[in-house]
Amino acid sequence: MKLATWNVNSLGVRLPQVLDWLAAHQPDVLCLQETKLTDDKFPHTELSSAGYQVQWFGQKTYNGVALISRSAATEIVKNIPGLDDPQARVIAGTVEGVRVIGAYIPNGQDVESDKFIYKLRWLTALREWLATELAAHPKLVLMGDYNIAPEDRDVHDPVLWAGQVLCTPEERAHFKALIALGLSDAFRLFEQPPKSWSWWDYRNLAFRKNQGLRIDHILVSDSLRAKVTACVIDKPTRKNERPSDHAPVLVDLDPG
DNA sequence: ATGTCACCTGGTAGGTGA
Repeated sequence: MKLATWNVNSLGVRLPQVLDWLAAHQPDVLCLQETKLTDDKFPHTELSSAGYQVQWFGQKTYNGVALISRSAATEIVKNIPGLDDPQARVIAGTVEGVRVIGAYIPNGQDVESDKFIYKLRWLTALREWLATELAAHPKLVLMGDYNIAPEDRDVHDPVLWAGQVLCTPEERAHFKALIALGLSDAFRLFEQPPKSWSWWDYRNLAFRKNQGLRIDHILVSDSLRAKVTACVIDKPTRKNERPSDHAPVLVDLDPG
């Protein structure tokens, strides 16, 4: 079973690339973030014609998530139950017995910003909900744009980024707290090339200079950990014409 | 430090968010 996550930075712009990518990689599940489409504008017909089931949850201009799967997803949940959140950031469903949660964790903008407070509160709510989800669904995958670089090795210039949003101790503590629920960062289950990033700023020729951060992650529950056979960042997709600023991340699960 | 992109409102740019 192949699962993937991709922050597409506007599905309206990136739909042709998503369709090409689905055809090329044939994932069983693809979670999208930053679709930036209201639900009435979601291109479900095109994705359905590509042979995929799709669940979506969006809003105008910002955020928006989707769960694309070969077989139908059940027990759909949109956003974190109990959290009063006007922003469309989570979509969850059960696919072939695996609980899949796609999340677009808030960026936080700046440590001095109200958006940073929102991010930290949001992460607390996510963790509390995850605890109940894990109890109900031992086979669980949490993937998406976390907007957190977990360690210095996930940052092209840790000195420049020290204490900045995406890299603060508070955010990293939240990431570790998610891990402590019984999850593993699938990417770190394997040997990986150094300087592996999932996001490169559009500005400053960052991709050309490979100045990026690893902020898109796939966390797998303890029950799935031993079944993970590979986890890679699809860097070539970031070289597309008119690319998203994020590359997809993929994980392979041994069936059975 | 700041060489971009996508979206909005309401324009023949400017603001916001990432």
